Amino acid sequence: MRNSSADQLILETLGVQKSHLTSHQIYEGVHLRLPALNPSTVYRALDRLVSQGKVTVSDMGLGAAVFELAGEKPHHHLVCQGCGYITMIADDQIAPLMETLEKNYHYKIKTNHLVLFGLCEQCQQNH
Amino acid sequence: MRNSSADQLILETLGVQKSHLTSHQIYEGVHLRLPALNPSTVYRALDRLVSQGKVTVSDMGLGAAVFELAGEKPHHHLVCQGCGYITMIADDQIAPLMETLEKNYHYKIKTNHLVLFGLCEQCQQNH
DNA sequence: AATTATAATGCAAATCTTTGCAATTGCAAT
DNA sequence: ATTGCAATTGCAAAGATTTGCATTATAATT
Ligand SMILES: [Zn+2]
Ligand SMILES: [Zn+2]
Ligand SMILES: [Zn+2]
Ligand SMILES: [Zn+2]
Repeated sequence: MRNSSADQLILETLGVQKSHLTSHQIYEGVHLRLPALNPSTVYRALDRLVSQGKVTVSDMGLGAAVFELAGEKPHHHLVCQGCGYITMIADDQIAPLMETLEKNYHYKIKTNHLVLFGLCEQCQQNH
Repeated sequence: MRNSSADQLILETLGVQKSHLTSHQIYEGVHLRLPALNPSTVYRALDRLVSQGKVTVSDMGLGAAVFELAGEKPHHHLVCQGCGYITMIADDQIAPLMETLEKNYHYKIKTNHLVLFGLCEQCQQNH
């Protein structure tokens, strides 16, 4: 592993936008700043960053995976399948389960960006 | 929604193999039995089945999403990022958390096939 | 500074997936 | 049985992503 300019650009793009971006959105973002950068380089850099734990990747029901900067504190989400609204869940709501599973299965869990799908209060009423 | 032969074929393929299959593996499977079936039809049918809740789709770290028949009882998995081994987690290990979240966030959670990544006991020791 | 080893990148081809549109099919209502 | 509607499908084109291989860039070593 070495200092890669693609990695750096991607991390900056994710840091500025501070949101969940698809690989294609990320490619567009870095392409603005460095038009010569090849798509495959961006895709490979994303893979790298995810496996290094610097970036999270999740399916949030948008048809494509989304990437996000892995902050110091993990966080999680509820995604409403009715209206698409995304709710943030603090890690202390999830951490106890993870610890229980780690103990029961002798596992070290790395997942730090859980996404759960369902229906928000409003969308439950609207059937 | 109507009786679709593509849907039927896919459900049967998933039922026979009883495992996590990528969309491409599913396409290959149904293609054996109905070679004329178009790839786009298979992809669209899979979308349909997932949104109907008959099939689950998850990222299990294989580079492509995997599909599985949604059984009566939900189940979940731990996936080891070291050796790739997949452990099954019974729903009663997960259900309490879901219920807590449902109460706290006034949500009806639909996610029924959770996949958590980490390191198994052996792979933790192998650093 | 020169050498070496390895990681990162570009490029083109292959592969996979999505999309728009027209044709077909299944289903319900006459 | 016929009709009409809407869901499903096929087809071709566009788009997105992966892959193999040659080239370049980085960082450590001599
Ligand atoms: Zn997030
Ligand atoms: Zn909602
Ligand atoms: Zn499963
Ligand atoms: Zn392992």
